Amino acid sequence: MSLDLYQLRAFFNVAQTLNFSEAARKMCVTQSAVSHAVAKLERSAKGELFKRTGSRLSLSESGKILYRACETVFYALEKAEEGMSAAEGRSLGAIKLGATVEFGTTQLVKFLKGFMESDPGIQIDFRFDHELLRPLLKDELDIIIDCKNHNAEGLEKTPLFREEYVVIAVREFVKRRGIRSPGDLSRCRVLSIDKSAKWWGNFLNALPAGGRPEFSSVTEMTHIRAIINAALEGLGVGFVPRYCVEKELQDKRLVNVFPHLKLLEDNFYAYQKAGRAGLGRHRKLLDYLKKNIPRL
Amino acid sequence: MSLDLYQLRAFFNVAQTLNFSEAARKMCVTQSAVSHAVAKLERSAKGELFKRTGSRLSLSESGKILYRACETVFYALEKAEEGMSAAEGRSLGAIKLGATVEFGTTQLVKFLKGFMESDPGIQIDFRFDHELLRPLLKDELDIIIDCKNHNAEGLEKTPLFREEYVVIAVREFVKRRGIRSPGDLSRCRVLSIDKSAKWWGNFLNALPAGGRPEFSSVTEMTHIRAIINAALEGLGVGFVPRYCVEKELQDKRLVNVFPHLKLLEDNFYAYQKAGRAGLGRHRKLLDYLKKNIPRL
DNA sequence: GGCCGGTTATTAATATAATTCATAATGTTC
DNA sequence: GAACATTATGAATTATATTAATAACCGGCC
Repeated sequence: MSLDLYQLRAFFNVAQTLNFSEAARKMCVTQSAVSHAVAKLERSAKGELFKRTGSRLSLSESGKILYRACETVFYALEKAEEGMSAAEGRSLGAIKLGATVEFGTTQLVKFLKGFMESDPGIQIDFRFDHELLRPLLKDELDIIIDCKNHNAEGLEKTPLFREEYVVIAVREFVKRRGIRSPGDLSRCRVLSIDKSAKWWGNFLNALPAGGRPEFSSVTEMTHIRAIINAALEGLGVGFVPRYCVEKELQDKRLVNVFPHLKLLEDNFYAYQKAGRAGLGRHRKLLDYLKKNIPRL
Repeated sequence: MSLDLYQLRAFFNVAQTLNFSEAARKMCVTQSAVSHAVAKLERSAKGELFKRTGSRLSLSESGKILYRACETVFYALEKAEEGMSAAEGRSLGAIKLGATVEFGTTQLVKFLKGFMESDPGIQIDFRFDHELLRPLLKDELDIIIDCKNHNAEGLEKTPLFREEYVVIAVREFVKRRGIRSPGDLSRCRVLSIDKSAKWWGNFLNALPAGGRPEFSSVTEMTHIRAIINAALEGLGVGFVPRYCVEKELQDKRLVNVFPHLKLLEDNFYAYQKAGRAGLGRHRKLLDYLKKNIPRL
C-alpha cells in the first residue's frame, strides 16, 4: 500500500467540504481529477473512504481514521516547511486571519500595522466576515479573532482582550425622550443587529431581573456602522462596542446614555486549530497581539 | 511548495542510511531514481537537505527538521493503515521481530507459537542476529528483544522478564579439578564468548571484591551453543543463561557448579521506536509476551 | 601521480501515471 | 419528468518518474 500525498490532499479537501467539486475548485484542478484521485486512494486503501448514501456524502469509518492521519500529516509537514524556511533564513509563510467586519476593519488593521512592518517575513491576509468558525474548520482561515464563544473540539482558544459595550444616542434624543434609567428605553426606538434584539442581551443581563425594559420598537440594522450612523441622525439608541464610537463620544456627537451602568464585558479570543498552534508564525502573531493591544 | 510522499520516503531512507545506493536497494529502485527524487525534493524545499562535504553525507539543518517531520508523517500513516485495516476487518499487518540468536531460536519461537496461532492477522517475521539496535533504528526491524541496555533516544523500553545465569560443567570435570569455590576457577579452563572474559563479568560481580578469581585460561567461543557443547565434552566451565541448559541440568549431563551462588539477573527488554509504540499490533504482541512468558 | 572501488549526479529515452475534456450516470427538486 | 446539480467513467493528452548509460567525484592505495 503506497499512499500518495496528492491523493491524500484531495481526500482531505473532499472530507472537509463533503463535496468533490468544491474540493476541486480549492485545489485548482478539475472535478474529474479529484474523483480519480480519491478513487485511486480508495483502491490502495482497499476500502471505501466515503459513504455515498443517495447523494449524501459522509466519511466512512476508514475515512475518519484517514482524516485524522491527514491532519497529523499535513500539520507536521506545514510545521516542517516553516522550520526549513527559518533555517534557510527565508519567510515564515502566510497567515490567513479572520475577524468580524466592524472590529477587523477599524481596529485590528490598526493594531497589526506594527507587526506587519516589524516582521515582514510573515505575510498576513485578512478576511472580514460574520461567519468565521466554519472557514477556520475548513482551513480556509488560519486564525480567527472573535468575541463569540466557540467550543468545537480541537480548537485552541487564546484570550486576547475585553471589549466594553455602551448605549449610545445623540444628546438631544436623550433629552427630548427624557431617558434617565434603562426602563425608559421601552418607550423609544432601539437599534439592533437582529430583530429579536438578542443583540441587547448583554445590556439586559446587566440589569436587575425586575427592571428590564420590554422594547416596544426594535429597528433591525445588520451592520454596526449603520447603527452608529442611525444614532448620529437621532433615529434611536444603539448598543455597540465602545471602540466603535470612541471618537464620537469624545467630540460629543454621541453620549454614553448610562455612564454609570456596569455592563458585562465580552472577551475577544483568537481561535486556531490545536494541531497548528505550534506554528512559529501563529505564536508570533498572538504574542504580539497579547502584548501590544491597548485595553479597548 | 508541494511535497511528495515518494520523495519524502526516498529522503527518509537516504537520511537513515546516509547512502543513496543503499536507500535505493531498500526501495527496490535504481540509485538514479533516488538521486532524482531527493534532488527534486531539495528544489521544492528550496534548500539543501544534505551536507555533502567531500564524500561524507550528513543531514543539513533543514534536513534534520524534515527528517523529524517524516517520522511523524510515516508513523501517522502507518497507524492509519492499521486502523483502516482493522475497520475493514482485515489483517493488522506484519511485525519484523529481532532477537538474539540463542534466545530467539530456542525460546522466543516457542513462546510465540500460541500468539501466532491465536492471532493470524498479525504476520511475524523473525530475524536473529547479534546486532539488533542499528536495524531497529533504521526501521529494518520493528521490535527487538534484547537483554542489553540500549539508551538511544526515542526508544521505548518494555521490561519483559529476567534471565538467570549459571556456571556449568560436567560433574566429572568439577570433581577431577576439585572445584568447590569460585576461586578455584582460576586454575581451570574457562569458556567465554570473548577472549577478555567480559562475558563473565556478571559472575565476577556477584563475588565479594577480594575473592574474585583471575582466570589463567580463557577459551573464546563465539556462540553459546558452542560453549555448552564444549562444556558437555568436559573441556571446561561455561557461563550461560539457565534456559539454554535447562534440559542438560535436568538429565544431569551438566551440573550447576555453584548452586548456592546468587548471581545478578539480566533483564530482557523489548525495544521499539517510541513513535510506533501506539501501533495495535505492537501492543498486542508485547501484551502477549508480558502475560504468557514463564519466568526463565 | 595514476588507478581502482566505491560513491553520486546528469542526460536522454522510455515507461508510468495524472489531468483533462467530453460525456454518461446518478440523484434532487419542483 | 424536466431542469439542475452532482459524481463517475473512458480515451486522449500531458506531465512526471524511472531507467540505462555514463560522467564526475572522492578516498585509499601502490
